[in-house]
Amino acid sequence: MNSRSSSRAASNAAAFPSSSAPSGDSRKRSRNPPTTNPQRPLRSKTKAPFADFRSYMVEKNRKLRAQFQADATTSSLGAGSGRADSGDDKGIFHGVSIFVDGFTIPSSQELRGYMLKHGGRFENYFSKHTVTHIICGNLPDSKMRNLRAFSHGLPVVRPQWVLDCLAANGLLSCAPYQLGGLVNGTCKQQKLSTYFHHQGISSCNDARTTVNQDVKIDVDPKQLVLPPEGQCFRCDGPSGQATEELECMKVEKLYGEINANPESTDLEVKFSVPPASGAIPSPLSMINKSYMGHQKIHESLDSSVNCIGASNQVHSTLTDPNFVENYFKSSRLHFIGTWRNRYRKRFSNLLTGYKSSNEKTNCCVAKQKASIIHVDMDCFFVSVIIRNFPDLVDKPVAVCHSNNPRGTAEISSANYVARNYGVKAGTFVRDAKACCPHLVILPYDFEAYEEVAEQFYSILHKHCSKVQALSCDEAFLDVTGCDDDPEEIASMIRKEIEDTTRCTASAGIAGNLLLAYLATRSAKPNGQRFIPSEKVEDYLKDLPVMALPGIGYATYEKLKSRQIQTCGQMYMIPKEALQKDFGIRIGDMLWNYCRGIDNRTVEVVQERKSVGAEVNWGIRFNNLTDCHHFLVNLCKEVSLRLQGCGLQGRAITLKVKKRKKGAAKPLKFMGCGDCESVSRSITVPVATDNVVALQRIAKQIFASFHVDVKEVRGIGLHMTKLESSDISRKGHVDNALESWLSSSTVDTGKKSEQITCADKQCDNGGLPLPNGEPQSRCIYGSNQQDLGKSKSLCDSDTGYNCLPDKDARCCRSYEMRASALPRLCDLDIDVVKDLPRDIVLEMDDIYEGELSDLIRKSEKKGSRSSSCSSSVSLPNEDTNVIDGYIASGHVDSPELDLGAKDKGKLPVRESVERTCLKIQSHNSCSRLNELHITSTMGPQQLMPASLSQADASVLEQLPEDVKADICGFLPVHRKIKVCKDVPFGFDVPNSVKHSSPWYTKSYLWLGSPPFWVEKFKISNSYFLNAIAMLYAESGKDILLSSILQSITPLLSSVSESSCEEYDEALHSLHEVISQYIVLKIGSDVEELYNCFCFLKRFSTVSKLLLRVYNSTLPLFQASMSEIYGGKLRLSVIREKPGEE
DNA sequence: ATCCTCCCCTAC
DNA sequence: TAAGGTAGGGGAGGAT
Ligand SMILES: Nc1ccn([C@H]2C[C@H](O)[C@@H](COP(=O)(O)OP(=O)(O)OP(=O)(O)O)O2)c(=O)n1
Ligand SMILES: [Mg+2]
Ligand SMILES: [Mg+2]
Repeated sequence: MNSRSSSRAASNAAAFPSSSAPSGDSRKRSRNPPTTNPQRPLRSKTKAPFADFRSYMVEKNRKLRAQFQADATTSSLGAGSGRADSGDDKGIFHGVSIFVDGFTIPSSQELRGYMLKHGGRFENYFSKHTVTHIICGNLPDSKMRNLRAFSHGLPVVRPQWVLDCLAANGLLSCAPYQLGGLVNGTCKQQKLSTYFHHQGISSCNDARTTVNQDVKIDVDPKQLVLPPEGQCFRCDGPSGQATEELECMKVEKLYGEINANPESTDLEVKFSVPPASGAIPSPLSMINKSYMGHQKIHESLDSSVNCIGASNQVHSTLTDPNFVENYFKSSRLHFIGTWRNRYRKRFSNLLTGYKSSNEKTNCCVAKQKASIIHVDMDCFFVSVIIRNFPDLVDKPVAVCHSNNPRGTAEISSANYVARNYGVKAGTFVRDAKACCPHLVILPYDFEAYEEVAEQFYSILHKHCSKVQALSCDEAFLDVTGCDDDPEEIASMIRKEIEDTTRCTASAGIAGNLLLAYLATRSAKPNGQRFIPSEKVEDYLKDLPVMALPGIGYATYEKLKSRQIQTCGQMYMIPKEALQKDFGIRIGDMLWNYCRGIDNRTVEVVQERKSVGAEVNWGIRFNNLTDCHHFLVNLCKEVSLRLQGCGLQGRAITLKVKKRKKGAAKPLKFMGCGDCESVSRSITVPVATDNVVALQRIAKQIFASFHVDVKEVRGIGLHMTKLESSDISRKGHVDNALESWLSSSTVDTGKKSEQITCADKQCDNGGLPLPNGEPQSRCIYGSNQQDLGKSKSLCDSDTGYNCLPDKDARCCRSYEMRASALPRLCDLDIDVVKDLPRDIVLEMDDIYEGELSDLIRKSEKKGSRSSSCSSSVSLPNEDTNVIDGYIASGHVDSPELDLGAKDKGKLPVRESVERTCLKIQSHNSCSRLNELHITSTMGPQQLMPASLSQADASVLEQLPEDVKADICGFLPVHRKIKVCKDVPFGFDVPNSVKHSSPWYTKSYLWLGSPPFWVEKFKISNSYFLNAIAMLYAESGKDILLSSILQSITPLLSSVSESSCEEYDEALHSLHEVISQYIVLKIGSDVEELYNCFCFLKRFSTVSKLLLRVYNSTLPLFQASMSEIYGGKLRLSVIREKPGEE
């Protein structure tokens, strides 16, 4: 709506200069008429302050719970199989689920840790359904009252309770620790008057000198479509002349606290009434308290013990180490952007059974004309809040974070009175105040929006089974074939919505989605409208093109430049012309829409194609460390979201907004301003939700942008190429498969720990804290406390990084599990039949018995379903490369252990290996195709092109022999470049990093031909000589796997070699392959896998190759684990006695 | 032709 | 002060 609002202006007579429209600060138009009117801030709040945004995030809770459990798993792994608690198997806090409100000592992270260790749960967001105890250090009086009201009787307990329970090693009664007496009657809380005073002053001072001269009322072509028919606008409540006393009482009642401070009396409540008239505190004060006040209040209360010293300003990455989370808590766009996901979960039961319905609907359509209803709540965010202010219904009201008449906070929603003044979503509050000096600003209440949306959809689903959710306040219903009259259905629905929610909705009824949508627009507010097909042409004739969905500011401008402003005008343009100017699809859409044609159908379920998180506000960095810290948090966010919906992705896209050269200060406070944005994606061969993998890749991409971190204004991370996080392997069936597989190997706890260590480094951005820099420069981990905190974060992070929670995956809905398996037709039935019976049964369960049907059929017919054939030449025994991958994220899988103690079981393992491979063949094929593409992008982007980018000073510190090696191989013309001090951005797995920089581990692969070729040529080993020759003959850039594939004829030379030559060959091949792993692990796992398959194949004829295989496999697997969170089904080969 | 990546545009 | 997100559609242009 932002960009659109500018064009709305343009569409009106009062258009602002078009030059300012796509102004640098593109997200926002640049018009900013200042204005005034002393606006007495109202003080208000409708709900418990502590609950604010948190409780609505049911989904997030669930995700976090999953993480928590993963943490718990990790920690119990770390502590052996047992737990810290004595006696009680389930832990001290079994059954306890805490929510930590605000600042506490110990910190919420520590409390989380205690819960984790001792069987309890930790909720990141409050929900009366999941939380058993609210842990709270201290609270101001008013908050306490609200807290009581909304804590649903849950005990609000001081953190000491947790500590004492731990000390007592048992669950103590929380009664003595309950908060209540503690804060009652104290006057410690911040006086609201302070806030009001500020507001009052700024409004009063801000005189009217500059007012109005260019304040224009925009008429929104998307809003005022046509004169509405049959709409009825109702004005509830007393007729606008409410007395101040009344208002005061109301507010007092609502908030249970009224500030008697005389200062507050200068606050204006009644907009149209002069300042003296009223004393209603601003609702904004509640924003201050409930959304951002927490920290301040706690800090002032706990200043004596507060060692963190966090800044009061928690509104940028400069000051808030937890910015991602805090920002999202208050972001309206985040709320509406993530709403759909919560809806999916909340109504998943009702969304099942509806497949993407094209054919189905088409049959219906063929039979009879479709009947579509579009329902949309009227000025949703305002309506919900205004329920508590009945006297404001006929006043101009908007929802906004700020009431500052000079501020750049955005209006989220404005009621229809305010809209008449030109106030609308996206307007800066200062512009809104300029347009409408009496505008009343109300605060957000996300929890209430969530609640009303739920009621809204419950009603819709009650009346109609085909509901497509468009947003939290808007849906399409397909009532085709319903007996009742669509208009009556709409009417009933609207009535029930109003009765239930005390908010009004409008509805449009028509023959397709487009017309229903448009009808709603002209019915608003609180009306409904039916557009019969014979009226369509009339309706569209003069409709501004901007009113059509899909036509926003840019398209509008483009059309305008072609003299097309109404649908009637567009009607005259041939389809071909539109397609030429706007592209095939968009041209087609334009042509159809201006005729009222819309072939879309109501889709109850929509498959998700991407998952991402983005922040473009408050982003300011002073150093790379802070930037990395932010990136890490963003990765955590995305990882959690992926896990929360059971998805993993293979393509990771990083988007960075960078201040444009010469760009002015952003129009919007802490905004991104005029930016150029870059994005780059990397596709990995294995879908992942692993936070470590994400972090590594995100950092790599970020480095490849070579941006000055001080110029960064926005960062986004998105996952695409999504796959279900494959329950067949990781959850349900996987449990059986996995345990069957693991029976042949031993536990890998040790390895997990190793990875844990690596992660800790990673969480610090993989960098040591800058020693030379003043500590204050780096806001994260800059003092003891923070270090401690970040360590505990690390611990818990690794938990969920490495051990995705199986329970969370198992509890996903049935259809998700089903879709996680390959399609039935892609199964190789012969292979399935070879599986252990319990596994087949489990699979059959998921396929609802169809699998056993298929098996029976195949036994009758002897037929096989086809499986994909690989396009790659691969070793025979592994028909499909990717199939070798096991689920990412499974550190606890057996593959990592290279001890291979159960040697006797190897053949069994191999058969299983192959069996599993074929089961996965469907997925694998599609992946294979892409692998070839992605492997071409390979490491070039990630690696320095040559040693020229290596840091000479680091080079200097290399062991002498390594240095000699490198320099010996360097062509003369490159030797100079080595000294160039250019940083690089490739991050090598910690497990392979050890002490030396990465390039000492892959220098053999630098150059063309790679240095190892030269080395092999001059080697004493004939075998190595031959390999070098082979490489030379094969041409440039041949893959190592191709060389290995053709290596057998050369093997004869090995048997004739001396001991020294043999050792040299072994050592050299080990080095070359090790470095190849380092080089390729981030870009071409398939190639590495191929190499190992060939080594494995030829290990039967060459002990040398067997040893090379065994000696390099650990590095490969460890690197796989670290980067992709999983290992390959490759294991060490037992060396049989015998001579080479 | 058909895929890909990197954008831009749109909606709430 | 203030919380400019999220996801889908699609076009341009390059690679195959
Ligand atoms: N730029 C925007 C657009 C919308 N919203 C939020 C506030 C709205 O209340 C809600 C629903 O969006 P609508 O487009 O349905 O707008 P309203 O419901 O507010 O008004 P209308 O009566 O036109 O539907 O989404 C927002 O915060 N910012
Ligand atoms: Mg609405
Ligand atoms: Mg809406």
